[in-house]
Amino acid sequence: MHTIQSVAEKTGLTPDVIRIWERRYNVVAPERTPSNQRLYSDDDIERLNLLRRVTEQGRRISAIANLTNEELKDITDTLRPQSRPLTNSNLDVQQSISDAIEAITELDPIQLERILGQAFISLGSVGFMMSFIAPLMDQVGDLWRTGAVRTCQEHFSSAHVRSFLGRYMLESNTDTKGPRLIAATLPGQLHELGATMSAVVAAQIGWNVIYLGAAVPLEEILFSAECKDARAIGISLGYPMDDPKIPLMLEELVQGLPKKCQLLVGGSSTARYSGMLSRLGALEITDLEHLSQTLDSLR
Amino acid sequence: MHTIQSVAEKTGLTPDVIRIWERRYNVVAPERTPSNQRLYSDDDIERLNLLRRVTEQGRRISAIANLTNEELKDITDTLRPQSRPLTNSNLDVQQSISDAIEAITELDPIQLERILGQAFISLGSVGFMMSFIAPLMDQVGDLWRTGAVRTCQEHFSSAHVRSFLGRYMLESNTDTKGPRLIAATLPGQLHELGATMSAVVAAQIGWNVIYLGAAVPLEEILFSAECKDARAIGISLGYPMDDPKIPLMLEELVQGLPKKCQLLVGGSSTARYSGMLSRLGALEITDLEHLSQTLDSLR
DNA sequence: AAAATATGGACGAACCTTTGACAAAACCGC
DNA sequence: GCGGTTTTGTCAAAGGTTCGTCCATATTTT
Repeated sequence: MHTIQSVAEKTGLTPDVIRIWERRYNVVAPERTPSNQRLYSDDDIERLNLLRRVTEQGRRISAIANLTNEELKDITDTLRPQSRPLTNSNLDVQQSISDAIEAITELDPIQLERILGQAFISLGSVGFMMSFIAPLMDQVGDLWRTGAVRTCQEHFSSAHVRSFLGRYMLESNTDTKGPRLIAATLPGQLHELGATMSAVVAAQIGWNVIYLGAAVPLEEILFSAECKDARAIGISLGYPMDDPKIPLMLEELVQGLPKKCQLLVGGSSTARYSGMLSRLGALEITDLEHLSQTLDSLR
Repeated sequence: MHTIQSVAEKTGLTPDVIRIWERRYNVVAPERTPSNQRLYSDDDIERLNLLRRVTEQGRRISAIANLTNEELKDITDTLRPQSRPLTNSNLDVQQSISDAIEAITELDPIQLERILGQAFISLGSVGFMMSFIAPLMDQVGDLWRTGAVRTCQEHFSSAHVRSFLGRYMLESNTDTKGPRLIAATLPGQLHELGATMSAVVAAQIGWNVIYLGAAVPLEEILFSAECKDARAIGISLGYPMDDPKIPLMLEELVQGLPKKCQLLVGGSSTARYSGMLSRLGALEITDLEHLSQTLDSLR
């Protein structure tokens, strides 16, 4: 049994709203303590959560207050797939990025989580990664190189953002029948955020993503592509940018490529291999939108 | 048998609170000396610790005082979907681990996700990590060393499990007021799964975890501990086990430790530094259950 | 003697409840 | 599009409850 306060925290509603919904629409009927304080059951919490979700989708509380939990679930399910520019809310992206950087320098995981969650909701997954995560991590990287951000702060932000994205990678990677993409970074490349973002985008548009993480040996990338009959391999190139082995590795990758498997290369240091990539028949990915289009044309 | 003062230290409650909880809610019934002073058993301490955790999660003591220890444990496991008719029953852990290994060799993310999710639900978060993830990753590591599992399969499993756990790390790390733990691995140590599991456990029992990820330079670990006023630093030691720098790094860590900050070291290769750790005043963590107890006694 | 402990009482901060009012947003008839 | 109406979240006031803390006093341990 939960008090109204803890129910508020678990549902994201305010105690005021919970009470007024009960008073006006009888959405729940919590028990009472001998002294008349409300005590909510787990079922009540689930119902309130459902009601919040449906109201957030634009329905009025008065119109849905007397629906059963089952009917509410149906509504959330049917409206879910319609991807959302829904609240083109007035979120100030640059401000949010600054806030995130502050949370990072403060090493404050709770604050950072709050900011990421908010940005994700108002920008949608692709917009979130393109116009929030990518610039955020670029700025953190720059600040780190100039010494304004310490190594531990940079590590902290990567770890947190990676976990944040990982959640959506797993949740959206559910299509067994979609074409396969292998996502990884090359040996020596430890920053896997670019690869993670690609994986999320690909999974969201129906690809079956096999995510291998950072620093995967070439023959391992090629082996997985071959035995899983991958349609594409996505490689993210970041720092260090000047590794002399990169051209050799790219060449080796292309030579070992299974039939019908396309090599995609993206990331901040892709530009300097531009010529070589097109010569090899690999595709240079400029951003996540471009990735999304390219994948669509490959499937 | 323990006096009220030592129980207070072991539970983080004040003697006043312990007495008033007994007076008002009969939460424990300690024995008495002939002269009427309270004598607490280990069971009493465990119960008081559980009660503290649950009250810190926002429930009122009056609402939970008459629950059994089992019920309290269920509540503490915030991430476990309530009700556990499945517990221990129809899940063959060893079989599930084998299934997971098969999904890993098949590089099948969807199947792997399904198996992990199922095990998580039936085992609860701590049981899941202790009796499922830990042995699973041990077995994968062994198979990799003997060549039965390829590098790409090992990478794939780490990446997937890391994302899976990362989700719960973020979701349960919500307590701003809890004591702080810095979780990381040392330079040269790239396997961060142990650190991630520690972070999840600590967050679940009300600590405020700052997760820095793998391969964090010593001065960065110390800096974060200092500026966030951490109560403890958790270091996970795994492969490579024979790195000669490890003793030096541990020593340097202890010397730079802020006041009131305890160094905790866990992981598969901890045993060989056992003597040195106790000499330095660091604590050796044998498993996640032990970690949970140690953190309780440190707060 | 000094430090801990026991008991019961008292207090204040935080929290909860009900009622009513109000402004912004959404809706509707035109 | 535009006024009038309804819906809806928020706030305030006034009074009750919960719970940790503190105090006074007596007893025990060190």
